Amino acid sequence: MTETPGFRPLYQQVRDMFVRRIADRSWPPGEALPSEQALAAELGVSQGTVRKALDSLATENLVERRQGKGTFITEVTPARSLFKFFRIARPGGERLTPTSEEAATKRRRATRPERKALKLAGNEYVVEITRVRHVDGAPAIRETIAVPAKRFAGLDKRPIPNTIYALYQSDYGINVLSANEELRAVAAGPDDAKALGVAARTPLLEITRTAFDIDGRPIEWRRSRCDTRNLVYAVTLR
Amino acid sequence: MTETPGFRPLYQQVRDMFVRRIADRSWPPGEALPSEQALAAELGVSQGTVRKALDSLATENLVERRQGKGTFITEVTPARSLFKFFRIARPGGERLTPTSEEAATKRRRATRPERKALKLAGNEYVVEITRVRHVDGAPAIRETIAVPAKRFAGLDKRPIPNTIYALYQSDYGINVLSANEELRAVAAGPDDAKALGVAARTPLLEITRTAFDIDGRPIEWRRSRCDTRNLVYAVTLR
DNA sequence: AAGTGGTCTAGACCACCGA
DNA sequence: CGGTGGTCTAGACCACTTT
Repeated sequence: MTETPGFRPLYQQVRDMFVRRIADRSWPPGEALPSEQALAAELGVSQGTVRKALDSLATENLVERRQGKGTFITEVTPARSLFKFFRIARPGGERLTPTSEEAATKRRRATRPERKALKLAGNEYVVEITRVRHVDGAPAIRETIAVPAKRFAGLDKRPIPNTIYALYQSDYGINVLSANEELRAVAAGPDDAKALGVAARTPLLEITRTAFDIDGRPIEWRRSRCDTRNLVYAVTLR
Repeated sequence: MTETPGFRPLYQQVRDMFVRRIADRSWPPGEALPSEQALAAELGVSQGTVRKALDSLATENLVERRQGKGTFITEVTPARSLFKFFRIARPGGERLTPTSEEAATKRRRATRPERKALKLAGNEYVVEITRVRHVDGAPAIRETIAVPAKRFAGLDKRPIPNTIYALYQSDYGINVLSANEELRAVAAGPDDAKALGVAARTPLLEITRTAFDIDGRPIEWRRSRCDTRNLVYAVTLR
């Protein structure tokens, strides 16, 4: 076997196998994995190879390692899911906890940008969630969320919690792992002005997000408009 | 020796030593490091320990590893320094290469936000660079850059290239490794409107950046205002 | 004390690069 | 071909957690 083309390191093959088990929930969130030794024995590789695979999963936040205890499938707790993707902060960097109120849900056909972002066919349905989020008791963010109706059956007839990604995981078995956001400055329209309590034409920060699951499939499209007179969107570049 | 308090893994001590050598330029940018075997022999540790240290430097982009060739101190090339921190893109994600024109430099006392961000005393000087950056031939970004004058002697009497971080490295020995950015939406003032060719009060995306060197010291404060009618600021969240 | 992940070592072999 | 980093193994010991 001198063939080089299809070469793939052992630890990556092991890694792929673990990802599959997590994705199909044979290892459900919060569960402790077998020990490295046990996994190594099961797969017939060395402990070091299992470790390399688990380390790479840990850097992606798919698992958590706790010395002396074991390795655990990452669970989406409300606090974590909030801070992982919520980039709004006070100028200077202080973290914020928004509240969510007035959420309204609806089932309707996808719009064009939603079809494109969510890779939906022409006449498919989405569940739309609209809400205003408050910071320090004042309205600050107005957002519209759209998810494919076929993967979120009944979501339109259910109360919406503040941290919606925990709901995706607990009730629909969907893990939001990554997201792309595009930011631009726009002028507040009449509806924005009323919802956020600002003058019409006030500059707002518009954030358009597409969120992806463990398999890289688009799960959610979201557009938020933020009053950034007292808030900022904070980014760390490395 | 049952003491646990001052425990620090060997590979991290090795890593720290390498960082020091890079920071004080005993290993200048672009240079190939000794091989892992040679470093291991020099330090009296195993090759695996050296490897772990180098791997961690590689994930921070302090060094680059090239299989079959060696490990090299990362050099700030114009293209790289541009794309590492330049987050403006076309809607949909396509990368952009801006040009920079009309750069003007000035030496003056630091303003209050600059003193705070750059940790300067009350009456210290900065070099200010103002310029308008173009995309597709049209003005798109107006920015003001301030750096501590004492670390950038003569910068105010020198032409400013498009990719300024390559200049920081080559002429001042300063590596910009990370940066914080805060974004908000603002209304274009008269100067913005004129420089960018937009109507007054047009919503602009304002980006305030503080950049840091290898030792975590603030190196640069920068404020950019972008016309986002045809552009976006793109972020990937993991 | 027992079990987990974390560190460290030593050595073998593989893939990649350039002469 | 020789030298580099990349992978894989096997085993020892350390630090952390729970029993």
